[in-house]
Amino acid sequence: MTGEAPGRRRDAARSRELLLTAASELFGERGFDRTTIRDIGRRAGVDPTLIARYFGSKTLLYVAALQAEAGDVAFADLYEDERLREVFDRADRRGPVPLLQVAVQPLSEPAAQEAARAALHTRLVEPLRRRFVREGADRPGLRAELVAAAMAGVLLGRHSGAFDELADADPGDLIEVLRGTLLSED
Amino acid sequence: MTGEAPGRRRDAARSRELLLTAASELFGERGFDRTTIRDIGRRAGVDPTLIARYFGSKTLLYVAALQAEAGDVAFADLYEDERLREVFDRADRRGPVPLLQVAVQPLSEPAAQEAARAALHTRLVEPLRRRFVREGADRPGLRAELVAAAMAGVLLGRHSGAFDELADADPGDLIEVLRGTLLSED
DNA sequence: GAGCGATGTCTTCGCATGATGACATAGATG
DNA sequence: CATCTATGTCATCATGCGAAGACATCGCTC
Repeated sequence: MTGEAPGRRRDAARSRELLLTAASELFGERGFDRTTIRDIGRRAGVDPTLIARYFGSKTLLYVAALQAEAGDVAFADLYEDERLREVFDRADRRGPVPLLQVAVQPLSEPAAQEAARAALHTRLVEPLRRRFVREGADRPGLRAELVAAAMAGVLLGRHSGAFDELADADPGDLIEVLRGTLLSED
Repeated sequence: MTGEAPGRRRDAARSRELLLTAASELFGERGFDRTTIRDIGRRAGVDPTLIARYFGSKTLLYVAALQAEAGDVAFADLYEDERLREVFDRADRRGPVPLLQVAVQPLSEPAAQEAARAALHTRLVEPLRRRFVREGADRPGLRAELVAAAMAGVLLGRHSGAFDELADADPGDLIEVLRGTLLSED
């Protein structure tokens, strides 16, 4: 039996994991383009050239990070207060996830763009659409995309540095205001 | 009297204007980082080194573009249907404006970030806040920022390539759906 | 029309990036 | 203990970027 201590000096699986985590954080914070492989390596405490070995390229690492967070954040159905709360709590702890960035700006790499688009639909748009269909709402697909885009705006806005009150607001307050005001009445 | 024909071979004011317009378009489409001064020069049909001469740097050109669009898009008060319609029509014609990008992602340049933040508040957040104050709503500042962030998400989402139906939707339909559904009921 | 400043063009610099391959060494295998 | 592969380190490349400066030429002023 070989030693499997987590602190082993050489451990491919561990290095891979550290890179993936660091990449997910940085892609979320700064977006794809402004994150360099050297940044990722530094945060992970791992040599950045290992990205090429374990993932192939920066773009493929991005795709891997996208898939890794698949089971991570549960957007599911935002119309249940608890789910919504979960989303905000998670965003507070993790910062903006890479997934949301693509809702708001196209990526330079077509491969990354398509992977992100697919993930966004599976995890955000599609659940919402199903809900609207269940309710018999008009244009459920459009509604779902609209809500997803708006939520992306709010979640990303909390970390953009452009909104002071939004950034500091308590998630509970935020949900209350969300429910009440957002373009609902006229 | 000197000739002031618009097609003069040498005309600093005209070159400046062409650069500013091209920059505004590209910053809106791709964001600050992914727009190069060479791209701007190409689209403007003007040598990119003139950016340094007329604006000082790429960053200062960004700030100038931000201020140039100040009187341009009239976000004003989104709760009047006509205003909202204007916003969408404008976004259709011009693509995402630089102003909205900052609502959703911090810029790398602090100077640009601060200028964009100020413009966003003057033109979007502050008018909304005043409306909420007038209505006697709770936490008017937070509400204003929330609505601004959500609108930024929707407007940018139309051009992100991530949402098909949202991108193709008729502005009229969009407004109708916006009024009706967005997180209003539960 | 001569002179000169404003305007435009071209080249180059220094730097950061993503990627690649050569090399070093840990640590399992026998 | 000797071998060999998986793992990690390092140097380097080509590319694209923002910026700066040298040079050319237009067109106003006198």
